[in-house]
Amino acid sequence: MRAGLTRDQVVAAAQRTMTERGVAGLSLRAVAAELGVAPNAIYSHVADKDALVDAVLDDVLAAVPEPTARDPRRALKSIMIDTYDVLLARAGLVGTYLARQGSRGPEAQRLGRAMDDCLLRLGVTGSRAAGGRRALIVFTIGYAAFATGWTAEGEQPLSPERVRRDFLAGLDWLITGITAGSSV
Amino acid sequence: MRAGLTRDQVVAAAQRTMTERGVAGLSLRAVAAELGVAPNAIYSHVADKDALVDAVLDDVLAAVPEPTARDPRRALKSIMIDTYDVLLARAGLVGTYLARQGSRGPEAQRLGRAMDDCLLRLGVTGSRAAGGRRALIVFTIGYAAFATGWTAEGEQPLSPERVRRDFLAGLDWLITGITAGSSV
DNA sequence: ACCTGAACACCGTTCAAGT
DNA sequence: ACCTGAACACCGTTCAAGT
Repeated sequence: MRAGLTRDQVVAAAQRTMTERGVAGLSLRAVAAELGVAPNAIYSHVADKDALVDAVLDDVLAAVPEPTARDPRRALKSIMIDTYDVLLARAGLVGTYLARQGSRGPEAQRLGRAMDDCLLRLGVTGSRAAGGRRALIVFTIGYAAFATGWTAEGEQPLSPERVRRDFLAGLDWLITGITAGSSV
Repeated sequence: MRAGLTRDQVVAAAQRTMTERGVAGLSLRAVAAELGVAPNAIYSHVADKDALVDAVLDDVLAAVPEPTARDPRRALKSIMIDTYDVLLARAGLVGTYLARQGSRGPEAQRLGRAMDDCLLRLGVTGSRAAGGRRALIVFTIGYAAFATGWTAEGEQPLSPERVRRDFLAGLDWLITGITAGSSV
């Protein structure tokens, strides 16, 4: 019997259950059940559970648009801000991005290239560009995690707008630091 | 039969297996086996697996010393740098800190109070202090994650010394930004 | 209060077999 | 190439029972 399953369908179903129930709630058997298929049918489209989770995470990043601003500093900021917003829309997944230290799939590489292009036009190259990109990604994903409900004991929860403003401020500090002393 | 088990012993055994085999490798049954005890004996000292993981993470932070510098800016930096180093020494755990967005146990609260004290002496109070503390923690844990082997595709791995220098630079950018415009 | 034995309801993954 | 049925070796957790 052939169910006509696609890898995309598997990833999409996994993303749905992951967004709803978190990573802990994701099981291959649950995904298979949602697709009306035997548990091990998943293995025809994906190597193992880890690969499926990676595919889901990278797929989410496809929603981050290419920057349109001509000014490289604004373009760089828009990449980070759009990533922040996309991650917030999938709050249940943010922790997993952090645990897996981001994604290294094709979508993540696409965004990495866009960031490098902005940094290059800002006069930042070589190891400084690599370090700067790292800092920006860490900061963006980390802040998205904060925004999804991380409040310390006895501390009143901040509004999403407030956290977003703090994120924007920190982003400016970082970009300023990264580009300080560069030629352009 | 009484095995004379202590909660501390359970947490210590869990920390050992977690450090060696990562979070995925941690199972209550493995911890119990290492202690020579029945699997469900763990439940006499810990509510469930999540509570055990939280206890392990918080326990690691006990190794971060109280800052000794009198200058609050230097004291703040030393807290973050010591945290970074402690996390690096337990590389297998860093991802879990990120996924759980840090720790909220007594040790984490101790460090949070020390950070607030430094920020207060730097003239940073209220929501700016809360936002600044958040940014510093996110950045520190995130960078520790980077240092434990996060290198992008086709990018040559950086030396630990190099990553640490980048971390220190980013830390300075953040602290400068947080304290900019404050009264002291 | 602390621990065991036994069981329940799950997992991810493999393997042979079918089409 | 894609999918199923059945099985293997695990899980976390609960419950009654023992001391």
